[in-house]
Amino acid sequence: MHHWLFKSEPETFSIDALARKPKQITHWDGVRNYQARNMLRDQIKIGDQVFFYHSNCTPPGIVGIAEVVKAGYPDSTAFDPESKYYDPSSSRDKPRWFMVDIQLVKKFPRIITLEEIKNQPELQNMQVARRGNRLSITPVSAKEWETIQRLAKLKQPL
DNA sequence: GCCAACGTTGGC
DNA sequence: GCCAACGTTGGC
Repeated sequence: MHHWLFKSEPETFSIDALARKPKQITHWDGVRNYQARNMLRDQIKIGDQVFFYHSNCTPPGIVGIAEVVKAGYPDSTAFDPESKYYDPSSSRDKPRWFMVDIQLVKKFPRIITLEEIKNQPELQNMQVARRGNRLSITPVSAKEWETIQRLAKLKQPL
């Protein structure tokens, strides 16, 4: 079992929007970056755990946990000319883009902000904390996963 | 709103 | 295959 961090802009799709979905499940569609695509297609499996991260907002940070309930399959928004994620170079025969389905596990009682992550010595190497990181999907180590969960149980940021 | 970092595109 | 130009991401 592996751990991941998925970024989402809350104005586009927040953890509360996920909570309102039927069965609290959503397609993680619209990823149009090859590195992230490869993870969606090849590495992210059913049962993997995901930190839900709010980006491009104040403050950015991890707001909860979701679980992968369906492994990589072709992203159908790429086939839809009406979609803003439409990509004519992706076909059903040869799909270029992939998505997974995730289900909400829980929303944290408080946000673990990017600032708090950066201040935590054990989390110095988290990819999301690295300067210039733009990947919307990144792997999280088991140790990082546990550290974040421990922080989430504290009432106050450290 | 600014801008650094980074990915993609396309001319050559 | 190089690399300048351009577009996007996302923290601040």
